[in-house]
Amino acid sequence: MLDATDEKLLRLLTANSREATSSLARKLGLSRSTVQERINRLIDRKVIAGFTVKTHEEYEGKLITAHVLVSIDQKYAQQAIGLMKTHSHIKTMYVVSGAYDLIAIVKAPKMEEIDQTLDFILGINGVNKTNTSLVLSAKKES
Amino acid sequence: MLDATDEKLLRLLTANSREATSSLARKLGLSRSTVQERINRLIDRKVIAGFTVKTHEEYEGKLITAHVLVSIDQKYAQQAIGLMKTHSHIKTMYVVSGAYDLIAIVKAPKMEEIDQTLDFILGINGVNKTNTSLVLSAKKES
DNA sequence: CGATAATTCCGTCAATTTAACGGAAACAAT
DNA sequence: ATTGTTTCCGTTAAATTGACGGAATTATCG
Repeated sequence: MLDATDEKLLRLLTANSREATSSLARKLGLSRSTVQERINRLIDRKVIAGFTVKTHEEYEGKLITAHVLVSIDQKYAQQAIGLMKTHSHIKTMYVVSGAYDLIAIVKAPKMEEIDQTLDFILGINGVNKTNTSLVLSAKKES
Repeated sequence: MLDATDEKLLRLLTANSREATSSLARKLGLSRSTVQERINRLIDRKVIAGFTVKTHEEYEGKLITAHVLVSIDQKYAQQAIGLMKTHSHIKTMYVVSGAYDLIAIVKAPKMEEIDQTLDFILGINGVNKTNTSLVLSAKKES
C-alpha cells in the first residue's frame, strides 16, 4: 500500500507539514514534481486527511499522563472495563494481549488524582496486578 | 493573549496548515509579511507547537498497534531514543518513570512488521528488557 | 513472450510565493 | 511630548509552485 518513500514523506510531513515541497524533495532525493504528485496521491488514496496545527494546549499540556497496564481475571473483565469506562480520568483504554490484559491511559492535573485513579483501578473486582508508567515527556508524536 | 486575528489565523491553519501564507493573508485582509510575522509570533509564544498531518482513521484503523515498554541503560538512553525516532513503525514515544523507561507505540499493517520492529528495538544498544502488549480493541478513545 | 496499459518519475516554464529588509502607523507608558 | 514596543506594510531578489508533456519503469493479460 505505502512504499518506503511514502512513509518517509509522511514522516517528514508529520514532523512539519508546512515544509516546502522542494525541501521535502531534496531530503527524499526525488524531484519536486514527483513529491508533489506523491502528496496528492496520498490525499487521493485517503491516507492523508489533511494538514493541521499542533498546539501547545495549555490544558492538555499541563495534565499528568500515566500508562497503566492492568491484569484482570477473565471472568471479571467486562465488568471491570465497564467500571473503568465511567472514570473521568481514564481517558483511553485498550484491550491487549500479552502479559497484561488492558492498558488504561490516565490523565489528571494533579498527581494526587492520578494516585486516586490508580487506587480506584486496583480496587476493582478481578484486577490483580498493575504496572504504572508516568509519562515524563513525549519524544515523538504522531 | 490571542487577539481575534490570531484566532482566525489559527483556525485557518488548523483547517489546512499547508495553505500558502499569501492565501491566508488574502483571507485575513492583511499583507503577506504581516501574516508571516504573526505565525512566527505564535510559534515563539509557544501557542503553535508545530504543523502536522491528519491521517484517515480508516487507514490508521487497519494498522496493528502494539505498546512496547522498554527498559534501557541510562547511559544509552539518548542514543536509543534517537535511533528509535527514525524507525517508521514507531509512531510515538514516551519517556516514563516506573519499571520501564520508555513506551513506544508501534503501528504497522502486518504482524510481521510489528515483529521486525520489536527485533529492531531489542537489537538497540542498551535495551535490556521489553514488554509488548498487542492492542486488540479500544474501549474508550479520547 | 510481446504488446499494452498504468504508474511513477522527471524537467521545464511562467506565475506565484517567500524571506528579509527598513520604515511607517498605532499604541502605551512615562 | 518623548521614548519604546508592537503591529503593519511595501519592496526586492531568490525560491517555490502548478501544470504540462513525455521518459522510464512496472503490471497486466492475451
